[in-house]
Amino acid sequence: MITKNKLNRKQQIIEKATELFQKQGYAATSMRDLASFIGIEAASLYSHIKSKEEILQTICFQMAEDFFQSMEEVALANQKADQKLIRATASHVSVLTKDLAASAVFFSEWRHLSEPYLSDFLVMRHQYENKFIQILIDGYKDGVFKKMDAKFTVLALLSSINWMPSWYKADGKLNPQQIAENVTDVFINGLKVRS
Amino acid sequence: MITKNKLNRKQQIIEKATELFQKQGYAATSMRDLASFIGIEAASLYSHIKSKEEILQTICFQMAEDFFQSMEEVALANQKADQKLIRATASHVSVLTKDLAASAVFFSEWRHLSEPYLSDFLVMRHQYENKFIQILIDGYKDGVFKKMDAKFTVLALLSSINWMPSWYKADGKLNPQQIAENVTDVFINGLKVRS
DNA sequence: AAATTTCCCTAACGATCGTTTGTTTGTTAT
DNA sequence: ATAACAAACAAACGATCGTTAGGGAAATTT
Repeated sequence: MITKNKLNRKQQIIEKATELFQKQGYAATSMRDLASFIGIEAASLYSHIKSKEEILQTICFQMAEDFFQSMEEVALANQKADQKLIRATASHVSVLTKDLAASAVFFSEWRHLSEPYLSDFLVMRHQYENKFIQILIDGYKDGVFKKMDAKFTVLALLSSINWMPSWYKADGKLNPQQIAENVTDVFINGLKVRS
Repeated sequence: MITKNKLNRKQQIIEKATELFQKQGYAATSMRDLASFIGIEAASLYSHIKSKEEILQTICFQMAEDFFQSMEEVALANQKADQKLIRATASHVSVLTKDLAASAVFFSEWRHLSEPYLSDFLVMRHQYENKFIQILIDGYKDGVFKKMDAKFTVLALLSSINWMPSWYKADGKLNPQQIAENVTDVFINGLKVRS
């Protein structure tokens, strides 16, 4: 099928670009780099994509969509705050580890988006963070969590997880689910032995 | 004095470059960008610096030196592991907040270093992380900390702090010292109320 | 078999990249 | 005053950037 091949090629371009964007950064990756990595000429890329930035937009907004979708299921659940935080974090890690390269690009290269995509992106990220913040605030109101700066704590939590794509190896000791469990356990219960 | 003016100009170039590298990224910042930001021509930069990358090297290795120096004092102290972790984190945050822009460049742009600087950089970072890891291992041996994956936990801790330059505002509610206290408190004691 | 379409090519566009060359300007030291 | 020097400049180097134009081969549709 014609259409299918074209879609496959476009998909391949995006996947290979994701790999290079992660390794070298968006700005430091040229269209000729990308083309030769795929095995074609740079000009040929433009039979499938409109521009270099379109690739970045596709990567970033696909990831954003995945993150939002995973959060929706969690928000609906009727649980205590600590359980909600565990589930939200697990969902987050699950999306993140499904495509580590795309996640790395998502977290590090979004600033190269041009307007209005940049503003859209920042609004979405802010909304997403707010869902986590709300879980912590609810947890404090219900007496589950200590008093704290919820926004600050969420940024710390998400930061510690979002850095993962830069060091996580799929063949390591911990699988994604265990990573999520470890992180949330540290944040909820702390490192200290309870006496 | 001639020499002093030259040093000042060089220092100014590095500071302005730090600002632009943080805002736009190293690869996306041109020497003409930098020159016009300072108010001179691009060619004039080369009276003071050898190359674009020399600027990045200066930023990265100056920060690395600062981090190492701050850790040395902590490592010598004779304290329990949890106190050591608090002090190490506080030192880390202190160095980090002394120049947020340089820290941001240090954490995000080091991959654009060429060899052998890149390898040197990675070795130093690894050594620095190991000092934190050792604190956690000692803490477990002494019964202060729970059993855990020390490397993983350190990466989570440092990640949550190192992300700070990208969102911290000097006029916020929390000063650097309070940030360090909050982070270490979460990591050591957790968010949950102790019953 | 003919017509159409898809996909990649070569060639090239203007813009911009980091950097070098050679020179001028203004200051400092003799 | 004059020699020496640092710091800036204009101009340009070759390389590379993202992208476009136009054509050819192969596959698909008519």
